[in-house]
Amino acid sequence: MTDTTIRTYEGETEEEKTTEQAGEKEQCPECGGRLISDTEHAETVCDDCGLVVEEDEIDRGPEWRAFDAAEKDEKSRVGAPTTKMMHDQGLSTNIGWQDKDAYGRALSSRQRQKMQRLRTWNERFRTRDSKERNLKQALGEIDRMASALGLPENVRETASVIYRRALEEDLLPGRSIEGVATASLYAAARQAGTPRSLDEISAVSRVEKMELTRTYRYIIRELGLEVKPADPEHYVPRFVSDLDLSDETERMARELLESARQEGVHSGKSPVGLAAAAVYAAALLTNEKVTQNDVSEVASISEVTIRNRYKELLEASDTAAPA
DNA sequence: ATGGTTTTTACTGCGTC
DNA sequence: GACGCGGTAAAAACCAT
Repeated sequence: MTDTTIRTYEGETEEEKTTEQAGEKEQCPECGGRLISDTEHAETVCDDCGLVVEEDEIDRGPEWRAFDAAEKDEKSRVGAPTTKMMHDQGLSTNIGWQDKDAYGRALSSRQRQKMQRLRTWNERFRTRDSKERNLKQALGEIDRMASALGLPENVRETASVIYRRALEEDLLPGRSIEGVATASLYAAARQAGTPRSLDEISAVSRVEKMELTRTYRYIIRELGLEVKPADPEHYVPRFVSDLDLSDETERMARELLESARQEGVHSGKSPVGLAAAAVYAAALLTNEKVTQNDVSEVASISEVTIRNRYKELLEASDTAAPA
């Protein structure tokens, strides 16, 4: 009995959605009657004349059967998505701060007191040991820095994973939470191909650059993370948009970097400098006005470096593709 | 710790608006 | 005259040994 109630429940929600979305459009081509999706037989049939409109549709219902509520709980695999961005992957209980019940009604004062107590204990339980608390703080920090730098969510996720691993491998003792969190973010950004320079990172972090580089190296080494040397091309789009330059210029800059790579001008030079120079040179070639000073500011690189690099870039592009 | 390389700082001269 | 640009020398920072 319970079997059928559960199944129909699942089915009904499905049906409600489909009829709600498609609404009036879903009419029988024969008689204009209402269409009913029969999940049992994977068909869509007309309510009036019985015409089968669609067959072999995907059954979105569960493939298991449950015979009572407990069993359903056990077999059901749905739930909120887990995320590495929360210290407990988002699996812990959350008690809302508003004193409202599930229907939005205000709670009685007795209930309110009870909920307050529950909140207190839930919070204590959730951040039980030091590692949990540590993680909580670090993830908060990562989140703050990431949004300050305009880094996408996947980078934060990666950073969180790196931090979590560092914590598991007992890499923390002797190092500040801040430092490791910052280093994780730095590594994540580079791995994701949206690198931020050390300067930019340390600008939003409370950690000194020296400590940052030190912990960064340490983390990379201990966790065996593979981080390829930053590709100058990855900086280009950001510089271009910061300077309000055209797509044409961006394409040009990439070409310059490409030919530079072929000529082997790369090695040893700072990728940021190379990127900045490429953008400047490209702007020059496309007759858009940017000063070396402008570029040096958005790239936080000295003008001298830009000058030196962009001469090399132009030479390289001449020999690579004499135009 | 040291030496070699790269980047930065600071300063100068040239041409243009 | 201010500004953008190019060059240079010395200092600082960085990296590998």
